[in-house]
Amino acid sequence: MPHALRSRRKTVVPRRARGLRTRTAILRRAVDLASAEGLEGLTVGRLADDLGMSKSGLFAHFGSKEELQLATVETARQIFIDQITRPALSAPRGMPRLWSIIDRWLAYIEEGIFKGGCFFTAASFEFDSRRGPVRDRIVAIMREWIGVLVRALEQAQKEGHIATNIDVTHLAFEIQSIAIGGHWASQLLDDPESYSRSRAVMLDRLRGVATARCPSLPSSTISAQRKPLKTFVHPALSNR
Amino acid sequence: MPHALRSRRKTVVPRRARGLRTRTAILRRAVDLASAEGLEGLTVGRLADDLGMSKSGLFAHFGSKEELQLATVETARQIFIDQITRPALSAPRGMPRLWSIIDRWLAYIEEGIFKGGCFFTAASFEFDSRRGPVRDRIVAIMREWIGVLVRALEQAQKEGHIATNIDVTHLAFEIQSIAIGGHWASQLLDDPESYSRSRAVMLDRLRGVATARCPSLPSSTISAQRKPLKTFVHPALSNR
DNA sequence: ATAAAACACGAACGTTCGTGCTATTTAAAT
DNA sequence: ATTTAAATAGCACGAACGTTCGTGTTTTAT
Repeated sequence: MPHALRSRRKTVVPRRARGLRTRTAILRRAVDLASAEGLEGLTVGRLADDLGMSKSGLFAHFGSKEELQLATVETARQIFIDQITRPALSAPRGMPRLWSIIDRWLAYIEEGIFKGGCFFTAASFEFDSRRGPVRDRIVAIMREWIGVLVRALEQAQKEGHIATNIDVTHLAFEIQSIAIGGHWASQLLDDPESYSRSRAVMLDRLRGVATARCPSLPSSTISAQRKPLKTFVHPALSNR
Repeated sequence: MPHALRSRRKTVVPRRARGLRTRTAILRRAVDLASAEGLEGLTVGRLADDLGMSKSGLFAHFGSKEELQLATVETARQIFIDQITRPALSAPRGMPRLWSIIDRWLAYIEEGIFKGGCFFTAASFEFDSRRGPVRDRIVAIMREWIGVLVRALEQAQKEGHIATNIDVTHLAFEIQSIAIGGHWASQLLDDPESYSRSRAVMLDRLRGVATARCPSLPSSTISAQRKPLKTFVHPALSNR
């Protein structure tokens, strides 16, 4: 019965105050590190060094690397909710609330709360072809997020801010895509215009579907001036 | 002088026919594996086992893991060019050629040429916060790709297929974003509608900017029927 | 004050990774 | 058929990984 004996210790929940404090500190740092180096690149030793504690001491808080990853994902979700989803609820229903969600999302990455851009975008692509509880949790959270977008759009449609012939599923998909695209251009291409471009493109798109009754959207300020993306074209690909 | 002595062997170019054949076989398999498990998850031992040869025998073809990764990236680029960029050049300039590029791109992932979706999308996010030659090469290839899109768009504008007030940089960014979004929904959410949705959204977007002189775009067939994205909403996030 | 529980540490384990060295096989050249 | 270089295999290494264990230290409860 070697298989049955595989000991996957479950999370050790700390009872006392001190343990909980260090656990919180660990996870805060873990989210930051994981957003930059990935949930797998986040090693126990590296994290321990970073916090000036021993590998084993840190490890004891979680019992396994997988539990550490799961706890890190949960922490990132909580930060996301606190910074974006919940505050956006104070905006009036419909387009204002939708824009509040999008705007906060962009701002939260733009200001670099996490070093490596959006935690969940990075995690999505890191785990998109794996199996196990960590991937499952990420998938669930992403469905949750898409759900938030879709329902904000449906409300906006119900309030008469968005034309009725618009497919909100497609629009939610577009918004999410442009957000991910912003991450891509910023993190990979080091494009400083990236997020303002995302913002401008989304605004443009939303204006295109907005009705006359829709409260005014902010003006796309910086994005008015056109700046080309830096590109390079190999001679062999020249499609002139 | 321990640093200076670090021996980064350069690629060993095989002279004989057999060596070249196995090298080609290795790289073909490497691209496939890397698209699913990442360029880092692609280990020398795993790859060797997969091909029924020894670690050292395989390793000797490249001299270092980094060189193996670089060669793998180069192979993927060649496949991309052969399957998408070059054949699309046979389509007439302007919107037809642009759509040919996009359509081939979608088809090439849809049919699953690589197990893990688009090789470069995966590689982009895997290396977006690293340094070194591999990242640099990926960045260069992605700029190359964006360049292809931008210039196809410019041509379409010049041919009078796209309205002159459209910012082609923004539009190229949108197209790339939606493509990445398709990868995301397909690979992470296991959404079978993913790519047909991407196709429909892009078509919609292109119709929106097309002039009267623009040759007709294909009709978005399957996508006409609206299918909602599977989502899940946590009660605490209910923004009713 | 003392016992118990929680917390942290250091050393070590088994494994896997990339890499290097040396021997053997294979195929082309003579 | 013999020689010769390329191609592959075998084996071992050092480092890094997650993980375990025994022990010391701090905090809490009695």
